[in-house]
This record gives sequence, structure tokens and C-alpha cells, in this order.
Amino acid sequence: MVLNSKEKLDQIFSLELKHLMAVSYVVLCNNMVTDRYIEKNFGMPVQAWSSLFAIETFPGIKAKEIRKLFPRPQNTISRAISLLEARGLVRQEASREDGREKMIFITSAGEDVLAEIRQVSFDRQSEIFAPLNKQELETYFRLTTKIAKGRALTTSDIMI
Amino acid sequence: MVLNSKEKLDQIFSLELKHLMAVSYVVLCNNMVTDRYIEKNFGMPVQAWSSLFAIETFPGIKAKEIRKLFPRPQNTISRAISLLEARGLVRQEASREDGREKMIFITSAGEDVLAEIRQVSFDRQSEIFAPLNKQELETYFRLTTKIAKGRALTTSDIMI
DNA sequence: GATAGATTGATCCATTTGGATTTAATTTGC
DNA sequence: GCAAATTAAATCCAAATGGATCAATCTATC
Repeated sequence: MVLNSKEKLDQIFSLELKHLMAVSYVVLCNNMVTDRYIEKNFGMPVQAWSSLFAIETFPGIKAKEIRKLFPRPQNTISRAISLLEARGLVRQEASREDGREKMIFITSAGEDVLAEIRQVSFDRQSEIFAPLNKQELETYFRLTTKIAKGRALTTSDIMI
Repeated sequence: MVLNSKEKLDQIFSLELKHLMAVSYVVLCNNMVTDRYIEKNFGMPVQAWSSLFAIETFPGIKAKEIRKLFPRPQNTISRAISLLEARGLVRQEASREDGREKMIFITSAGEDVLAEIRQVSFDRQSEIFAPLNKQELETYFRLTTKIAKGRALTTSDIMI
């Protein structure tokens, strides 16, 4: 019995690890498409435009705080911010309270680039979630948020 | 007004891109924990043990088929299989129908390693989805599967 | 208020990554 | 039936990655 790709996926999604596999599959597929597209069209890696989102939403945010929103290694975020600064998309300002920290702000050039990325990301989001109706989408978001807030997501008790 | 991390996350999850951000956040957080743990304890990258899952589930699977289940660049899967083969966890056999393809099979050493990884992955899955009750978990899986089957997930109409 | 320990962000460097190319095999078109 | 196009997988190599280290600063304890 030879299975085609769709049937193989169904079978993978019937294993005991199906919950983890399904959600990872969705995000992995999307990242392959989105990250490659933005890299090609805007010349920046995912951690750079993710950081730009965070910096716009929270003016004066620090690098270590960005890591909490978009979990990546510390030096990855550090370099992403260097790239954004080198392109004039953000500016940094020494924190008054703590000389080690830098407050990061988006520039108007950064706003312009982000507006473009936001638009295409929003269209992409619509594409991805198209299979769900409005009610299902809200349920999905509510449940995802519940998972995201789980204590062990970032600090596992078993994988130490 | 200064926000702590939890509050920042809430605000990020109130933006128009919240659906995409929430699910990406969950998978990214998990990958940071899981991939690092398995790298440290089993000495192999995520694409290697993912492939091992696929190879066990579908004896004789080809490299290009694994890519459909765990979307990664072609050479990434190719190298993962080389690694698994070098460790004696899988063996390859030339396909009879098509000499370019190789059929991949798990070895008994591979079964042993996979059994360990499966156990810890299963425990990790329980940890991640602990915030959902049984009913919610099934709903979540059903909706995730719907998204996973969407045509545009892998072949975007807008990100070309 | 001096010193040890902790924390922030930058940098170092060996390893990994992934787009592009190559090799080998198959399929297509004429 | 043969050249051209296509496909699967391996390999090449410049660039990215991430664990480890470093420098600067802050905190705690005595």
C-alpha cells in the first residue's frame, strides 16, 4: 500500500504525538514561505522584522525584553538590532536607570518599512487561517493563548 | 506606563496579527526548549529526529517525501539522513523503480533511540498542552488540522 | 564603600545553514 | 530512439548561527 503525501500527513497526525506535530507543521510551513519571502523582498531575517514589530509596539523596549516576545538566542536579537540600526530603521538611546541597557525606538524610515511588512503579513495571515470560519478562528486564538500562557512552555520541568 | 513581560505579551496578542503571532510564539518557545534538549542529550538536530519519526512510520520512505511532512530545505534533509545512516540508525536501499531515489528504513538501533525520544517528546507534549482540558485539546487539534490542510499554507498566492 | 556575584548587550569563532550547483537517473517531446 | 528537459539526492561555499566569552554596569553583603 503506497500512500500519497496527503495520506502520509493524515497518518502522521494520527500518532500519539499528533498535537505537537500538527501545530509545528503549520508554523514550519508558514515560516518556509514567509521568512523566505521577506528575506528576498526586504533583505532581512525573521528576527529583524519580528524585533521591528516589538519596537514599534513598545517604544523604548530593551533587547532582553524582545527575547521574551520572540524567543531567540541573545546574540541573535543583538545582531538583528544592529542590522536595523545600521539601516536607520531604529535608533538606540542609553537607559537612564541602567547604563547596560539601551532603549530602542523605531524611526520614521522604520515605520515605512514595517507598514509594508505588516500589510503583507496580514494578507498572509488571512491566507493561512482561511480554512477556519470566524467563530473557529476566535476559538483557535483563545486556545492558543491559553497554551502560550502555560508556565511550562518556556520553563520545562522535564527537559532540563 | 511600564509593562511587564506578561502584559507585553498580552498587548502583542491584541494586534491585528495576533493569530499568527500567538501560534508562532507557542511553537518557537517549544522549539527553543525541545530542540536544545534533544541536541544536548541525543546529539542530533531537529531535522534528524523528525526524519527518524517519518522513517519509522513509513518504512521505505524517500527523502523528498520526508520534506513534505517536515518542511525543511532539501539539503537539510539530505544531511540529516547522512547523519542517521552514519550512526547506524537507518539504512538506505536503492529504489527499484527509480534509480535516483533511495528507500530509507529504520534499524533496530534506530528504533531504540527513537523510543527514548518518543517518550520524552510525549511527556513534553503533555506539558505544553496541559492548560487545555480534553475537550479543548480535541478542538484544538481539529482546527489545527484544518489549517494544516489549507492549500495556501505551503503554496502562497501572495508571497511568491 | 569595597568586593564578589549577577546581569545586559557585544563579540568571537567553530559549526551549521541553505541557495546554488553538480551528478546521476528518468521522463518528455519530437 | 535520441536529445532536451526534469527530477532526486549530494555537495559546494559564502553567510548565518549560537554557545561561550568579554566588557561594562548594577546589586548585595559585609
